[in-house]
Amino acid sequence: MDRERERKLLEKLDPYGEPYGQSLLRYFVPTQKEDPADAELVSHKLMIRAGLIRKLAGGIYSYLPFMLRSMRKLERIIRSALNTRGAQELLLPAVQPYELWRESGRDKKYGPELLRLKDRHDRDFVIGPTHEEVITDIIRHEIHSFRDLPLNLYQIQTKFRDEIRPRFGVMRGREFIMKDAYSFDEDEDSAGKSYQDMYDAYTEIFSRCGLNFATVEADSGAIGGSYSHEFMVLAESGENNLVFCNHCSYAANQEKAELLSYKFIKGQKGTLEKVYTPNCRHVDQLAKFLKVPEATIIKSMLFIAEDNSPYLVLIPGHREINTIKLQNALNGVPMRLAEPNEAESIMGVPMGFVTPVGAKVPIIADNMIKEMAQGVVGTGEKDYHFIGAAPGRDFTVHSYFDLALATEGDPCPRCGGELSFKKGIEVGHVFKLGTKYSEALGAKVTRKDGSETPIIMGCYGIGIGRTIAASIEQSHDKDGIIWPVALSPFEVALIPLQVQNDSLMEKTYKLFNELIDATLEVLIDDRDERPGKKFKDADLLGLPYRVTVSEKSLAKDECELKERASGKITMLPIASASEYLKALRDKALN
RNA sequence: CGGGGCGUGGCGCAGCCUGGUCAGCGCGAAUGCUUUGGGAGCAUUAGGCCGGAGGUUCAAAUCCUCUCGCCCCGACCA
Repeated sequence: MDRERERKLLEKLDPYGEPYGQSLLRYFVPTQKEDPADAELVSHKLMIRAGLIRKLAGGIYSYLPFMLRSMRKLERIIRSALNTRGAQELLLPAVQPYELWRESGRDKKYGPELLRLKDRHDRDFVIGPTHEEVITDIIRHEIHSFRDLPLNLYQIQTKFRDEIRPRFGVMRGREFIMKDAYSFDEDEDSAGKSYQDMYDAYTEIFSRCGLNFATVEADSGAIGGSYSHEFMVLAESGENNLVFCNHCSYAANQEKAELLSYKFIKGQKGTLEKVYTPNCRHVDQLAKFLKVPEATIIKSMLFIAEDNSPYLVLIPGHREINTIKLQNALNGVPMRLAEPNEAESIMGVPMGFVTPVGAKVPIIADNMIKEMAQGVVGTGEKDYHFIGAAPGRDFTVHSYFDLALATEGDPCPRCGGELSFKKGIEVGHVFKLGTKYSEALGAKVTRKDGSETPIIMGCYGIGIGRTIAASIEQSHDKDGIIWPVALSPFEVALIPLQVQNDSLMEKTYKLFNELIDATLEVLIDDRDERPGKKFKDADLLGLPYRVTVSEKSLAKDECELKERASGKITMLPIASASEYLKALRDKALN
């Protein structure tokens, strides 16, 4: 195609300066027939194959034009949902002085995930993984009166987190683009409203994106704070386990899900008795050998806190420890499971025979242990276990907490109903931060009565690239991507089949112009390729509406519409095709 | 960081164990002719320091050592 014709196709721009139409002859979407070798997830494979992204280094990706169009659409949806709720966009520096992180105390907490660097004067900087410190620094300098609140500031920006193991392409990259918003309020009541505003905004955003998502209660993690919800796109390959109550509306991340009412394992107290248990290193072996339920076996696990102090953690044999709950129980101190050699040197016996009986390290136990009458515990001696052990009598538990990981069928903490599980991809997260950062950095306002109070903060994030990836993960088939209309880089794939037929091309370009005049976004495949290749590419790229113009259809003054999602085919009179498609598109966007 | 695997034209791979016509295959790219509603056929062509460094050997993609990068599983995490 000559440049002049190409320019002509690009003439009409949308209000954001993006062309309504593009020709595949020139458009930079490098598609691939074969799956990349280093991708595991379907969405990752498709994003490479459909020319959305290319990898530069581990967890670091380039966003190609097709991807960027989708990202821009998501960003516009986000901006409109936030702007109408009074949030204001700004842009903060990516490079931040390390000193700020020392001030907030997160220098240690964030650890090696923080990418540090030095400038030429040997001063320490980090590349921001998030921006609580920076935004709070601005606020402490500029906001002094309750009259300036509430305030909500947000940005859409590149972050860097030096993930231990980046994977799944853009889903868990090291460099990624995030929308992060921060709210500032005078009191709890107002902060609650700000939180609810953002919660509503997020619900609106992910609904408008056409995503099937769930909102769950979440742990607030390293960002800190008191209360939080996660927005999860439901997909089989999700990394998060989500629990849902079958009876009420309770929904939570598995790591957060509380267990309140247990089926306690009660019974008559027995007597402590040492028995020989050869070759029983694991709970299942031991249960089988002793002919007792796994639930009566008490797992003794040695955990090491950040300051290297050991804790012995007890949990029923049929349960898994929830390390998040454990950390929260110990005031958020990071805990890790001891290595086998550590366990042996601290407790004097190999893992598996560690005993709480007479233990010198503090013991923390799951609530389920509390009323256990005849438990099985280690003896501190290889190949021997105690049976008939009872907490309180045979060993001392310092404190009881809810420490077990919720499992399928557990009782709902709200209504007692049954919990079931689904997998999800976290695309958004809202936190009530409280005064954690405002106190650490000294951001406060004077109230009406003249008193000073730390500002109450909230923070709210959406992963831009991850949301796109999650959308693809949720919506695709064996042939390629199936874009929801709202996020699709273009809306219509216009395919003339016989490009050497001048009159057919003329009519196709005429239709092209009618479509873009009707504000439809069109990718025209006017390459001189065989139909099969064009159809395959169209399926891979996954635009919602495929319009084919051929000699056959043109004989009846028609074109063929195929909807990507349903596969539904409709013959449209070519004269009214744009009108029909516009109505279809507009309906899909509402 | 621990365990496993992989680096060979743009992409996907074979060759390595048993050193020596092993530098090859498919896709892709280019040119020509034919073809044209579901990834066409034929012919021709271009393109590779076999991840890097060192070593063993008459001889290394192949064996040894070190190193860099990537992927998977785990701990960790938005």
